[in-house]
Amino acid sequence: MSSRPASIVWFRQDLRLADNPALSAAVARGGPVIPVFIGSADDGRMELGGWEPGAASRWWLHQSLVALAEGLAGLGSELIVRRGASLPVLRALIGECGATAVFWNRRYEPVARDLDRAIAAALIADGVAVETFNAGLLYEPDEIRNQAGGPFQVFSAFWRACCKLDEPLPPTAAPHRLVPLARAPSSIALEALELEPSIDWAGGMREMWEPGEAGAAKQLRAFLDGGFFDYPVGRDLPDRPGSSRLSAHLHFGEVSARQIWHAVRARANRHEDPAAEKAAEVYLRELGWREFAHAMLVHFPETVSEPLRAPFARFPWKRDPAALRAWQRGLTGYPIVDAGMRELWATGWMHNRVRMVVGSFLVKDLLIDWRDGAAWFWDTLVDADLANNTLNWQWVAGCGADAAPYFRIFNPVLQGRKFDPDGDYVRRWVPELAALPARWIHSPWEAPSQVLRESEVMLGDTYPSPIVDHGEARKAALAALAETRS
DNA sequence: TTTTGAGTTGTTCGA
DNA sequence: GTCGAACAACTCAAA
Repeated sequence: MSSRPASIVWFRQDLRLADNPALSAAVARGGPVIPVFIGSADDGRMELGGWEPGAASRWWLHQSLVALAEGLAGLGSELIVRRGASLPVLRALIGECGATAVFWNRRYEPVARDLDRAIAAALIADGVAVETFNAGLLYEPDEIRNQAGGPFQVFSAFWRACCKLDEPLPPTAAPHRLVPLARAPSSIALEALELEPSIDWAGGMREMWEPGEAGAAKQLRAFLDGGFFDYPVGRDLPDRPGSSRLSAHLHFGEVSARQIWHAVRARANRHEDPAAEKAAEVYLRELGWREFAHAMLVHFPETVSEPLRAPFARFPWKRDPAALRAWQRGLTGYPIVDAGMRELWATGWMHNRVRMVVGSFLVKDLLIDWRDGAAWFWDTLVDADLANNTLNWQWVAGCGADAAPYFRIFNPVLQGRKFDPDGDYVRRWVPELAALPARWIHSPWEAPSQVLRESEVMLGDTYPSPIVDHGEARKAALAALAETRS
């Protein structure tokens, strides 16, 4: 048995063994390694300021922790699961194990950052070594500054600055073995964290996803070996598997942005094909948006609840619980919107193109506050991520980081026709419209009554009539904007 | 300091 | 159906 002191690795959003700097640092010390996951307290106390994972994310987290525990078992170790406020749990564990160091990978949510800083200070005051690492991002938010030394608020300039830096470090391999403690500290069962729903509504998710490091690696391979060359076009077509579908794996750190970055570069470099280079560039730019969202969250922490553009604080949002509910349930009468909302409900995920369409519809057509949309996504998305959710909802609401000088209002019919031209996406998620010909599927209210009859569609009965007129709603949104600016 | 160039993802209108 | 122009005209970043 090793005489070197034990080290604790505190897992949070880095649920992987490979390319995990906190884990590597603990292994490098040579002593026993104690991997721990701490679930939130069962007395309702919210350490993360109300941004604890939502229902869909909790389902994913449970599966991912199961996978992590299996992976650790394969290295001769055991995942210690505890519950409660993080600092007292860590202190207790340190006492039980005689650990002299705690390692973790950094988080970027404002409340989590404050918490981590306070915990680090307290442990250091206890005489425990603490070291934290960047495991989640290609670049630390503080690394990227404009010429004036401030944070970027425009994506393109931000990403140009990133691309001038050295490329991200190559990922490291998983350790071969972890030294266990002679007597393992006690652990509660994963089930005791009560992450899984009490009513089993997760069937659609089980079918669609394989949470965990192995599932993430599989998904990355499938993406790169599949239609990767077609990514610039295919990513916009919701009926096709043209996007990477790595968002939830990335959020929980089952794969790192660095690993993806290098895998994509290697894939593109294998070919002389300019299409491969183009696809890599377009996709890595999306990773760039993730970086940008995290940097914005760090530099503008109040944007989780307040608009980045101050005048929008007086935007005349409407309170309309019935309309909000129709949107949530996929009963707005606009097929592309309803398809997206139902895909979200069934699978915990929605295609990015459709996220923009449903977001624009909630905010611009229904004039409902973007924070209501963000809250719904937070609870229903398996990839719910505070940085991305905040940035994207503010973008779609027009109150965030978007350099366009005009107020974008998506037309749900045109978006449907353009990106789901055959209507197959709508047919999959809105089966009551399945028999409608492509010509009418995105605007059933325009279909001749005979077509509706033959398709067994009864508007207002088997499928709702549009809950708002888009043309009218557009005018109202522009009027509300004018009011805000005056 | 002032000026200039440029900015994820769009829509509508009229020919 | 398809095309190009007009829409509206704001901020940020860098020169």
